Amino acid sequence: MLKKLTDDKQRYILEIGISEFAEHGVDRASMGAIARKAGISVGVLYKYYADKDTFFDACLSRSLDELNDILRNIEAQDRHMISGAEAAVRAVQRCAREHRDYLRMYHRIAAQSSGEYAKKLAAAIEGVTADAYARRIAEAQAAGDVRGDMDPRMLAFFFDNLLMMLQDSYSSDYYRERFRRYCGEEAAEDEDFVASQLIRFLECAFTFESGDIRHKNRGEDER
Amino acid sequence: MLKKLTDDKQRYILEIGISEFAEHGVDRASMGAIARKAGISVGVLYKYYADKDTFFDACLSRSLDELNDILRNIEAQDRHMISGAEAAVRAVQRCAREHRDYLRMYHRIAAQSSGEYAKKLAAAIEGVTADAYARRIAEAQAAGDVRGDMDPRMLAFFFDNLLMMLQDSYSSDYYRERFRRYCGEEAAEDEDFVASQLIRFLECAFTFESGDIRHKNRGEDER
Amino acid sequence: MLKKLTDDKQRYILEIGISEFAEHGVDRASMGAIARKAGISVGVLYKYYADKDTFFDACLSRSLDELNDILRNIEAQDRHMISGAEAAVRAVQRCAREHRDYLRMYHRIAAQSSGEYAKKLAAAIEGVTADAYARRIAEAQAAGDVRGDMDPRMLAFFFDNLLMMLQDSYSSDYYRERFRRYCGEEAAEDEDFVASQLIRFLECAFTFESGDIRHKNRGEDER
Amino acid sequence: MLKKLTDDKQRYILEIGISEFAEHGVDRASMGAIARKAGISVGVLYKYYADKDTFFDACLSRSLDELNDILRNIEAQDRHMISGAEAAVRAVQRCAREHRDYLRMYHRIAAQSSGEYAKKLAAAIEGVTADAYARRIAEAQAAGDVRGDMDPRMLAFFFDNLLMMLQDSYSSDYYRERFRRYCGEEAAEDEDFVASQLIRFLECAFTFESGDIRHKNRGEDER
DNA sequence: AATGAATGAGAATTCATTCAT
DNA sequence: TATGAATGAATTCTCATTCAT
Repeated sequence: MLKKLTDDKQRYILEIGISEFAEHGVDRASMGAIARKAGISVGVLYKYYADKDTFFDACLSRSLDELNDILRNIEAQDRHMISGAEAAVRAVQRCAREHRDYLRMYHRIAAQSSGEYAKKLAAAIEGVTADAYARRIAEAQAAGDVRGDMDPRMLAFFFDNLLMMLQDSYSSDYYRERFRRYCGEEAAEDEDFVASQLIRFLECAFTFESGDIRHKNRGEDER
Repeated sequence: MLKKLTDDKQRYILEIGISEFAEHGVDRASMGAIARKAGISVGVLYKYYADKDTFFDACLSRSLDELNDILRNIEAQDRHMISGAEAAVRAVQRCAREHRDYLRMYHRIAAQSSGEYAKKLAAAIEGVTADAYARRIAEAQAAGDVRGDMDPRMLAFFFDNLLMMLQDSYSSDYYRERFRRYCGEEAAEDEDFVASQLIRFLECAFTFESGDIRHKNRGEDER
Repeated sequence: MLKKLTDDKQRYILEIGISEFAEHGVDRASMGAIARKAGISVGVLYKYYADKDTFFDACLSRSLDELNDILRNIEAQDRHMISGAEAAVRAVQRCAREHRDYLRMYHRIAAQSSGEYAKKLAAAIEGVTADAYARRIAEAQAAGDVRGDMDPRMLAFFFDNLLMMLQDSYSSDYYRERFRRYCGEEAAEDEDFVASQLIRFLECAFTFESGDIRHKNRGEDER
Repeated sequence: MLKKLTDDKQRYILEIGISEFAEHGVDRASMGAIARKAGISVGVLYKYYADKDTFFDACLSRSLDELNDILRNIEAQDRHMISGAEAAVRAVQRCAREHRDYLRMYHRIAAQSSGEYAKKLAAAIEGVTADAYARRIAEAQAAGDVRGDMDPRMLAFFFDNLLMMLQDSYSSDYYRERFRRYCGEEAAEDEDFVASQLIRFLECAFTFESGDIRHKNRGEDER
């Protein structure tokens, strides 16, 4: 019972931590402020976590765990490449709605970290996804669902890049504003529209080969 | 002449500031260190700039000016859409090589800033580009060079998103590592390869329409 | 029986306290660590002792009681002055071997305490010994065993000073190192050697009178 | 001029530091309190000294420098062993009067330090003295001024031990009280008396050999 | 105008002590 | 009665900013 309470409290403290780190970045977030907002004393924070870094790592872990749970659901759905992509886009949108802080925090940290720490972090966060994407794309290429004239890893990279930017465009203040300026306020708010546009972009990028362009041009010339 | 001297000094101070902010982030960069590295006293720094934030803004402005100069050169080349895109990709790669600090700083700041400041910043930075891209794409659509079934602004957005991520993948420690994990170390180092892959991705995404997919599939079926 | 159990526990807690205070000094020793090492909760510590200082006093008292037990054994042996001194030197050496923590603690505290507290402490610790020594020396003077040209209390003082320093030289890290630098490592390790040298030093200091020096010099001149 | 000011201020700050460390010990002395008492801000303290330890080391160094200056004067006087000892005793008394804080600090630190640090400290502080004493005593032994039946280093050790205790008896609160309890309040206040008594003690301890005791006893028997 | 020493608010972290369970 | 989680005052240290020289 005590354990349960502590678990809930821990979860809550992490929640507050994530929100503070997401809001102010690691450096400007203050342990004192986090404790205050969580309704506890600093002492408790330091009883659970050795220092600010450790606490931050815990927040990051929680963040990533939650994100992974969400992503695992998409991965599981072993559908056609394009419909899989659509599911991913929708997942990003939902995630941005429901877990904005996780994404903001993730983005902040990715931008902030440097040196060896950045490498470690990237390994921890991106390690699995990259391979999974590439493998899936290679299978789709073999099945003829996806263009065969590109490196599957590069395809995976560009695909994930577009998802990342969508994520940031929903979660980070700066990228959200940029999003609006590019697409217009109403368009940016219209998740269905954005999703369908991105899918259109992706499906052509994934389906056609560069060689097809000649055929198309020739065909058009013949018109 | 005195003015000139001061101008040079200002430029130099900003250069140092940019490099420090890029290296350590706004919070961890220290005014004292910047002054020392610039060979001036903190007093001078505070004579020119009211406070750290003001100085940072100045550094950012300088950074953006430089970037804009570079980008203007690409814009100017009013070529075909795809070859324009190729030039842009190449420009990003060159820029990452020659002005890594500007890009790192830009990225850091974009990720870090929040609230009204983020909006102001995005307005200042992305304001022009977004419209220019969209206009150009609309023209290309009218000319039949670019698919007509997508919102030109969304196309511009996705296009710039891919460029941004490429930029970060070259300049930020975290994204560089992610880049390598996705594409492999050798591929990531091979600028020509990366550029050609991205162009392939883009040209199909820009050229074909979603409706073409049916034709393609039917055509393949008939084969 | 319950009382007995508690007594044992108290004794054990004090033992731990003494060892921690001796090891880290009053300030750096932590109540939490003491409780943990004693296998009890801090609550119990604070049930028995009002605060850290009170607990420390209790540790000190126990320490002194133990030391007094040891010293009483020597006192009891009412032998000749010099052989009594030898017994004392040997007792110090044995005590340093077997009860290093008591001595370290005693030394630390003596050096650390200040003001009224220091006075109270000195009264508690040295009160009896000083008088006992002086009385004994006065008796020995009356019996002609000890030089008569010095104040018995000063003699007692110098004698105890030498014992104190020997104690510290065996128990305190600093004084141990000083000991080695003065005497050499092997000499410092050789308890028999040290004891015999100190006894030689003491027996002359206690036996001869300053007036004897003239005689000695005259005698030597005549040689 | 600015430099001069700073030197004076530095000296003053160290003086305050020494007094605080002497009063409260390293751990309980607070950098904030030291700054306040010195009439400066903590920032200044940390501009001059990297951290508390560094500042403490500086205080200790100053302390030792001053003490060494005083001791050097005695050393220089290349007189007879006993008169040299008398000078040393007098120097200790004067030093205790004029530089009580230095001695208190020295004593505190010696008692407090432990492990490798204690060794380093002992090396720094006692290193020279020990050898110098021993050498001088060996010379005096060769000249026949000092008993030949003892190890010169042990003689030096016991001699310095007596000086140390005298020092502490004048400077440390605890040892001062102990001093009074042993010798009586008036005697303890009477520097001349104490000095003469200690010299009497020392001159016999240094002059006679243990073998002389038999002669003395035989001579007394014959009386 | 330039300097850089000084200021002091603010952040991380520790630990004696309390008190609800 | 025992527990040990929670408290929060105190401490070290940093650095943006000011201002006397």
